[in-house]
Amino acid sequence: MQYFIDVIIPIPLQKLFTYSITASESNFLKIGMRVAVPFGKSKIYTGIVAKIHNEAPTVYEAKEIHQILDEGPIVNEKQLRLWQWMANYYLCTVGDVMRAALPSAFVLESETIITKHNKLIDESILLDDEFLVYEALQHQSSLKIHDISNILDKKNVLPVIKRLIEKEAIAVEEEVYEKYKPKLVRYVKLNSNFTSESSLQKLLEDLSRAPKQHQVILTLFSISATTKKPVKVADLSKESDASPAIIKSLIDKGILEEYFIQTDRVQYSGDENEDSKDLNEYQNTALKEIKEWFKDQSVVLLHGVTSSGKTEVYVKLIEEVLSKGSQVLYLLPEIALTTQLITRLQNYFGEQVAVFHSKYSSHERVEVWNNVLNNSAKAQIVLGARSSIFLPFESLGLIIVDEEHEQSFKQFDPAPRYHARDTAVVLAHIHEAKTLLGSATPSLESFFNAKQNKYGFVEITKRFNDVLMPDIELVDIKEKLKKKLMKGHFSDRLIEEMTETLHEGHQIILFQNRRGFSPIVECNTCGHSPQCPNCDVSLTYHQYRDQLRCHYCGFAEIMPKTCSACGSPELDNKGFGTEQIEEEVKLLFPDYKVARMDLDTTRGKYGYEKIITALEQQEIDILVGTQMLTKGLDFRNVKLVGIMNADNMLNFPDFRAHERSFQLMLQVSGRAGRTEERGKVLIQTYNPQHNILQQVSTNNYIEMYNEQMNDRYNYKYPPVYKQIKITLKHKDFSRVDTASIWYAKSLRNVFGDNILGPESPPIARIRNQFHKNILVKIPKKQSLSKTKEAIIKINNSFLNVKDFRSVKVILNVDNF
DNA sequence: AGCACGCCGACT
DNA sequence: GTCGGCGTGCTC
Repeated sequence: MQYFIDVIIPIPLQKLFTYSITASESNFLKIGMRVAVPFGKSKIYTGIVAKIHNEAPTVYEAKEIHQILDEGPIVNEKQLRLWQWMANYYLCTVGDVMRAALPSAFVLESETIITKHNKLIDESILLDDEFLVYEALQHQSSLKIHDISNILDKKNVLPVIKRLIEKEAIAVEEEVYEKYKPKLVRYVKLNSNFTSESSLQKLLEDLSRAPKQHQVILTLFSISATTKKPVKVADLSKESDASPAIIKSLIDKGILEEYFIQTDRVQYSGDENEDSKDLNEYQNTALKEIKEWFKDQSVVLLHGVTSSGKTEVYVKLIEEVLSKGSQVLYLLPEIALTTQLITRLQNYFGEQVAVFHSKYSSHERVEVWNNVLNNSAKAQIVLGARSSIFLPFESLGLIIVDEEHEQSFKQFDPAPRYHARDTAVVLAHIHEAKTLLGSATPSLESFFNAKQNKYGFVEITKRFNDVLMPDIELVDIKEKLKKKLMKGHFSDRLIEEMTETLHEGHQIILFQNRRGFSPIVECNTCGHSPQCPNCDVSLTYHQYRDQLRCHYCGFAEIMPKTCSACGSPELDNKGFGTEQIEEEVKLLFPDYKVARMDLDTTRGKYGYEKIITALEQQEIDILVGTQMLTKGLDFRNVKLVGIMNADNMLNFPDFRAHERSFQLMLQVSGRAGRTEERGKVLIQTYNPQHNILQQVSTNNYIEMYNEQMNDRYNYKYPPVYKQIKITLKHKDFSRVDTASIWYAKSLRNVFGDNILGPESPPIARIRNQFHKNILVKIPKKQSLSKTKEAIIKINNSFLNVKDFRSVKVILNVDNF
């Protein structure tokens, strides 16, 4: 009997790969374990065992595996089912899903190691750079490809290596490294020879002439007596004030013994847990309704106005699920995963809360992964951003998706282009668990699902402590301009309110949906504005470094003194961004502290936290910022929120622009007046009659919903129709152009009028690649799986056309 | 996706 | 004359 395994490899290839294994390996291996397998001529990849069987492949001979990497599965069967679902639904390969799912430390790749051949060769046959490598190997036993690039100072070193192998000067081998190393902490204890009373007595006498060492031993006793725990070398050294050398000499003498204990990098160091808060009347009703719905619905949408205390309701539900012994996943947009919320949950659930997000190092992620895998007490509740849906849960009872409307739950760039909210619903289904979606401004699709009775629906309409919803006022800047009541970008109304708020000692948030100083620099003489050399966009001025920058590819150059087209020195700034608002505020209110929060000021690990803390501690009076401000932050003392310009978001060319603007403005408004006093929101706009602005000012979600849904019906947009976006990219415009016309035509043959495009997107070229978009609209009654099959078929025949092979195709399901 | 093999322009 | 550009094909 022969034994084989089918393996998932983290590369974008549709199929699994079959390798042969021995009988004993087949006994040991289980589905979900990692194996290192040879792939192609020289590479070694990490694969996940997906199937163990006895059917020998017929058309090729299976290679043997290289090595088994695990003692037991690191991925469970429920996860593999989810991976498969994602690959099917989001039109990508399981390999893509695997790449996204596993912490990178789990995915080992081989590295070529170069060593010298043991026989001597005639050095005169070597060329110059060959000799350099050979020479280097006389001093170092082994080199990596990277080292050789450095030695030769060029990137393509493979030909050199190849020639050296032919001349038998060197040998190469592939090596696999385990990237994850548990963190070890050094401990000491007294050597067991000295445990008896008499031997100890003698030891202390012997050491009486070495007072420092004597002191160390005494300290060791006192620490272990008080803590009754193993003693860390670091603690001992600190307490006894002894240098590491003194401790080392004690170890060398055999008086102390050192040992290592594996430790967690991610640790919770909190006090006793608090009891969860009692709910108010509205929260209680909501909780009851949610539970009622869960009896026969697996998904419930909770629509609770900003600061209605949704979190407390979640906490009660979590408590209940935990008491049944199930795990809980609490999903949040990355940006809302703040220390504030983490601390709050840890206060209730202490060590049981594990956090998982992108700022964690690969090692930290492995630790969270392992804790979840072992269903450890430390990971009963996982609080995380979208990628935490990939963790190896054994028995989920509840998934909470907070801020459900946030678009950052959708992954756009590397495949799988999944939506974490929708994937969470499927994951919950696999676990037979419940999903709770929460938001103050639900996405149209979730609200639509609730209306269609696919989801249960619960509402909280009152803010916590009965604080009133902020008073929202629209300011017509067109009129203010006419009457000359604008100072820069500030209307007289905004300045008035700001002055009053500051006098009362309250804080202000100003929202400007655009970073940089001014988006566009324009020449006053010829109208030319500097463009990015790699993308079809105008460059944005950033005063902070006096630079022009491209927000698409990261290109940057020093702000020119004169126009590059006509040489005129009159360069003007059009439009405005956060930087410019900050400048203007400083001039208008020189006595108050102003800070700015956007991508530029929150770079670095704690940049974000620093600003938040400063605001909380009232070191900042006025905070100017972008979208970042909207996320679940609880600022007690903010009373006024100013939206500098509502129009630029409303006029965004996207069918969801209105929905998004509504959500964004209500979320920002929600930052105002979260405690006793009623907050005030001023929205500056050229078009105060705009329906969305009216709906924002009256906080009328239903009206917004009905009106937007009307458009969605009329123009066949989601959630009424499903949508798949196909993007083609190539550096040569005419190539993408013909390719996209071909692609769209093939699609039209099958789907007729439900194909839109090909169209060039507003920014037709990014990083020197020209883009073309094709949209597939899918009516609800049309089978989704049949549609996808047809698309895959067309895609395959597309890839078989020689001229099109170099065109990159991106399939994006639910591209919103 | 990587990587090897294979065929045409700008440099020692 | 070579180095190195990227088109093409393959990976158990």
